[in-house]
Amino acid sequence: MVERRATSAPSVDELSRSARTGDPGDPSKPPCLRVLLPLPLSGTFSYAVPPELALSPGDYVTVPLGRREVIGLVWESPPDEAAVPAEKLKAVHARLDLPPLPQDHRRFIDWVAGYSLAPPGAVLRMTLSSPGALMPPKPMRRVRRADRPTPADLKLTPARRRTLSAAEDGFARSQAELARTAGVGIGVIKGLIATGALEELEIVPQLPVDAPDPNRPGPSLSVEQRAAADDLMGKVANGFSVTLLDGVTGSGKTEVYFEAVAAALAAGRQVLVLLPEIALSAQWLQRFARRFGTAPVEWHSDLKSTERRLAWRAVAEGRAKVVVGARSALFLPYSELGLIVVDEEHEAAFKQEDGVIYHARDMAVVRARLGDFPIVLASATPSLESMVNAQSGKYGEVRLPNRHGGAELPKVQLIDLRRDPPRRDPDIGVSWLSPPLLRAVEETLQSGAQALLYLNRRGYAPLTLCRACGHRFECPSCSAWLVEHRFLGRLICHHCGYTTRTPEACPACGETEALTPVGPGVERLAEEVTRRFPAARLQIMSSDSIHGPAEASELIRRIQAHELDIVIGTQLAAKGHHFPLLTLVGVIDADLGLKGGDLRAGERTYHLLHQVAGRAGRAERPGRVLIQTYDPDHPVMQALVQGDRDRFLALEAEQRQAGDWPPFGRLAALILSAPDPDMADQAARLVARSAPLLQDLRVLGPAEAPLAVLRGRHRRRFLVKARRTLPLQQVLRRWLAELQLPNAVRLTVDIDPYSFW
DNA sequence: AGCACGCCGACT
DNA sequence: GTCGGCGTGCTC
Repeated sequence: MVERRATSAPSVDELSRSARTGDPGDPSKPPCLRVLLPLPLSGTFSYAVPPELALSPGDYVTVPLGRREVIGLVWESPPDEAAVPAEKLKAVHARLDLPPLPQDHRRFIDWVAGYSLAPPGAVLRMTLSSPGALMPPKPMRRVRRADRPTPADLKLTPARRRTLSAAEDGFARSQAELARTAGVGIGVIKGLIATGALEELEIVPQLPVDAPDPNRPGPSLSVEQRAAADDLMGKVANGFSVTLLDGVTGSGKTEVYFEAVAAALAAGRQVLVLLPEIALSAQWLQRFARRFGTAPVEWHSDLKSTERRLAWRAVAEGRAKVVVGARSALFLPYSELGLIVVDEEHEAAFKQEDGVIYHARDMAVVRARLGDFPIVLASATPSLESMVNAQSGKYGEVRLPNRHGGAELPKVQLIDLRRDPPRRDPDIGVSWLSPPLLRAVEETLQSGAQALLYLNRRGYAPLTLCRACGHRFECPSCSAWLVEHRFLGRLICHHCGYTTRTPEACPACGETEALTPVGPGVERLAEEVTRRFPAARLQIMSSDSIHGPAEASELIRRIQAHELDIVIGTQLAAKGHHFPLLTLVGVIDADLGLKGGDLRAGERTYHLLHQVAGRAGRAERPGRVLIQTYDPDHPVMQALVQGDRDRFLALEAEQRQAGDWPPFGRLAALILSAPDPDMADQAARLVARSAPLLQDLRVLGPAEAPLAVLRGRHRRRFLVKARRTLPLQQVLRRWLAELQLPNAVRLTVDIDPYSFW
């Protein structure tokens, strides 16, 4: 998303200065103001204000645009406002009956736009994310027995008698429903309304939100938890602050930050809790309900449109006191936001990768600063960014170093695959489980406990190859292999979703017996486990086997009820759930995430493996974690064995600092894409040639990324590395504004990139 | 992002 | 001869 106009980002001061709109200087001209439209246009549009409308920044209005009508927001005028020719000027239609968007939120939109190099309208679109919610809600029409006595002259036919007795209870129903229960036609109902025996009323649908009760007695906290909670509560209603809540798995982080939530609620403010994957948070919701006596308002991508609309309005009207949501919940129009909690703050899922590209954790910190309220970042394995900020004193820090109830941390051991490779067995075929891991699974099953085998690879095999001619199945529109999903009988591209039936014969040479799977996926691992442990009850846990919160909680229930002995899972299985009988975690391929030159590969692998290790042995039973690796000396593996997170992060930080990588230096990715490779190369040369020559800036590339073709578009990538002191966005805007790229070429800017495709 | 205008292929 | 494909350009 790139602005082609060379505008410099407005500073916060400029924005707050120009709050008044209109054109008071010249009485001959109609007053006009600026409106920000939720479209990817580069700036605001001017509209005339009809005399009967009194409008201020933040008001929702409908305006004509071309031949359609759109909703926009009255915006502060930019200081360099260029006059729009009077003949182009159209008038605002109407003001919508909604609470105005607060000024801190407007500044937030401008700030995010300036930072991410997205048009402000594209950011506004994320706030107006529920189209239907903005227009006046359509009232539902209902009928019920009239309050006054039945008119004496009413002709009581049998149908009318049945209708009135069905309505005797006084409840309001739809006409159709009443007609059905009374067994009459809709005409009878209308007739009774006309006589006055039934009355009509209109009900405006609203999200039923109970206020969470901050004064309910919370769970009893340990001395350590109490101190942490008091610390956080002290920050509420005390202006802006960032606090890293660094608590080991099982230390009761959630209960601790709930106390800060309670304090914000008691102060009459709204609270936002951001979670990386709302779909799997049934346990979180239960804990919330236990503490506050009611459910929070949920916000995530698979809400139905009615649910969205009602939730949006409840947030805007300040009736929703606590919102729990995925990253997009950050842009909801809170009327009185007073606290944000980002749970699992290290999660990469907070990074939005398309449309407006942003990191929800980082933008949440900005939201808190502009709104002048506290934010809490919680994690058992904080990101390097947050650790560095805590150590430098920029963020406050609250630590919970002990597991609640004194449960033991599981013992982590490495299996060196060079010494103990899986053995090929004539009855089993190819194997992925080394002898020590096999023994451990066997012992675990014999003791009546459960095992989790972790492999972060969906499907049966990541590559299918023809032994006869060497043909490899590749996606027709991405440079990626097709992954076999044997259960579905299909080959699937995990990048664009392309899918095709798994063929019987090689499409290149026609050979029928030569197609060979290469490498393991969870399905193939399940096949081996079934052959080796035929009596064990086994289930795969991946996004292919679980299609929503309901299926997820059902699977969790089955594990907890010991209806399963072995779970084979992708990273979906790594997330925090308590499984009292799960005592063994086996990591099949610990080196998988370390390949590819990703800046955060080490950190991410550490987070994931630490998290999945935390599934083992949470109750009285001691847990055991076995990690299969070809590189046991790798710092990530050593950190896991020694349980020395801080030393690992310190080492990572040292390396990043030496290379001026984030968070010490700044990074942006420029991604060019074009329908054919020549055009992509040509555009890349143009971008490279116009790159600014600056002391504190290095441009790396263009590189043909591993995914050189994605969804049929050929991609080239630059990495732009800058010193922290360099105004990176400003430099990028100037650079890219001058480019004359062909229309078919798309240029995307990703500030602080996390994915390195 | 919509929506219209505009210029080249297979249909009644 | 028209319906319709989506490339291009504009919206205060």
